[in-house]
Amino acid sequence: MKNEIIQILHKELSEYFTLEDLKRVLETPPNDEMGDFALPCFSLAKQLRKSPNLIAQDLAERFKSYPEFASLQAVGGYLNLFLEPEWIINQVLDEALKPEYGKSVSKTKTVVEYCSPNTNKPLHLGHLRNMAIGESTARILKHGGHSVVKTCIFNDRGVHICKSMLAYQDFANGQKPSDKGIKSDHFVGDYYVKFAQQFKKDSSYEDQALQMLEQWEVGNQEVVSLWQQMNDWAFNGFNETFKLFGTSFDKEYYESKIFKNGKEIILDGLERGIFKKRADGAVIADLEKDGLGDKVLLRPNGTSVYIVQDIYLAYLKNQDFSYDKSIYVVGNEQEYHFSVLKKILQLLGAEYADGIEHLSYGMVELPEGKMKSREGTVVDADDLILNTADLAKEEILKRYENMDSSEVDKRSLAISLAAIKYQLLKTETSKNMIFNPKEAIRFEGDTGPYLLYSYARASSILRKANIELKTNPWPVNASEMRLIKKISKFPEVLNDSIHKLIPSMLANYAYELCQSFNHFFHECPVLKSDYTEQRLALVTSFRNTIGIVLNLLGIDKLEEM
RNA sequence: GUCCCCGUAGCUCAGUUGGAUAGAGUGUUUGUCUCCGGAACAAAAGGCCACGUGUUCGAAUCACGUCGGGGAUACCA
Repeated sequence: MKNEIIQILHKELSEYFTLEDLKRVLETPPNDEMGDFALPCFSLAKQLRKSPNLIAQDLAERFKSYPEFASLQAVGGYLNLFLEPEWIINQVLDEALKPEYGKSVSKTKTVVEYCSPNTNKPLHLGHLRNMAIGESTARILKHGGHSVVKTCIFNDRGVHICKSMLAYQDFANGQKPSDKGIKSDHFVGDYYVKFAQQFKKDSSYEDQALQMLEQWEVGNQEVVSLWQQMNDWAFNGFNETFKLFGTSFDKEYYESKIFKNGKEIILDGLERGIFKKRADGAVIADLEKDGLGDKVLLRPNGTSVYIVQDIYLAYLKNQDFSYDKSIYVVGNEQEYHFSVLKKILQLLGAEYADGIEHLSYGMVELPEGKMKSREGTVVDADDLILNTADLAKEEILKRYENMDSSEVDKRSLAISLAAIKYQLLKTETSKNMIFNPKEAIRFEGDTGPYLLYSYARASSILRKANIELKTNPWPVNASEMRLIKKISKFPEVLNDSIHKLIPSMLANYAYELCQSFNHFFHECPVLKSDYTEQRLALVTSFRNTIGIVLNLLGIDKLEEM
């Protein structure tokens, strides 16, 4: 709807504003008494040597004959536009009934990498925020017309894995996850904890892990098969969690398969004079003028450091998908790493380097501080989801004592995931957040379950109605108008969310949309009304819109809850 | 030491390229149910937008400084 208004304004105001200008300056006033849109006229004051309010008055004159506007007012230097309600209804309702509402077209090919766990311990709360953001970002971009490939790099080798392996070898007596009846990635993680305990008693234990890594690297049969075994367990466990959470990858990469690659890219860069050889033989990238300092790429002994693998992976992903954009969903503590990565690829002249973007999200902390695995304060992903589902179950049983247990399970899991995902998505993506488990399992107010509830309420009305919809305008009241306008904002919000790569914007919109709906629901009878057909159309538009938004957030809907 | 991010109501957070009277949820107090789902709606109370100085028609938003919190600064991955 905003676009249409901009087009109309531009017809008369092209001497002052380009379409781009209007897009930037046209705003939504803080409250309804000030109109539907407002054009600030301050910037024209100097140019026209008139007071902003006089300018606004003059501009208002030009639109008097336009049927789209009910009235125009000049207030405090703003030109306030009051749209004709009928026109608004016509603009919004039909559009919002379409399954593809808000969709746009784009030729962009985008790779989204996220999650990327180590295989030595199970997924935790931090991974959940990562996955919520990654999955949601992928879906949002898809709705924006991108063709999206979701990828994950598994850090399946290194000392950390050897630590779990070592402790397993020394303490497990050949036990398997099935023997102990625990989820296989948790089983692996338990030996990582065991390692830490042993390390406390015996500081040489770390050296033993390093020796094991050396054995792995030379292909010691016994070590490699132990590694294989433990990784299988880890991956099986991860896959269960991915399924439970509702995410999946189109392409998986494994560090163990690529960690030796990339050296030739560096040597080639050295030959081309892009990198330098230091006196001790190390190859370095001089990023001093970019404020990033010297970055070592190859050690004096010729072995490569971690970032070389990432350089190679960027190259490999481009080989595989020839992407326009490559988004890395990784915590903000790695901002330096990704600045360096992008810069080095640019220096190398890689045409795909400019498309690299670090979607940096904030750390998740607990009310008592950072999660620390050593202190056992890590919130496990599976536990959180299942415990929250148990609480949801209680809530359901309060309302429906005799519900079939498989239905209870289905609903309680959906509610749990909605609660967790929304909680993790609604905080501004780049900001650190405090996750209070007690608050995440709250089902009232600004929460995921509130969104589900609103959707289910709308569905409930529609189930009861056997009347055709009509989208022709009717005399709407304030709460209907508020809902219609809120629905109309979806394309703008989505667009913003795509361009700024901030999924939290959409999460916040979802809540506001549901607030407007619940207000409407309370104020306006639908089935017993003179405007039943029209109100049904409005409810359907809402349901369709929030349905799309929930899907973009990666939240599964419930028709009843 | 240097660099980056953050600081908004008791608590958790919106407020994005500077706009009108700074908004939600929660908690506290109170109201709404003969009516489509009360996991709802409405109201009261709660603010030196960390502090200071600037920039300008206009600052929570931009600049500089101070204080407080977090992170990065590995030839670890």
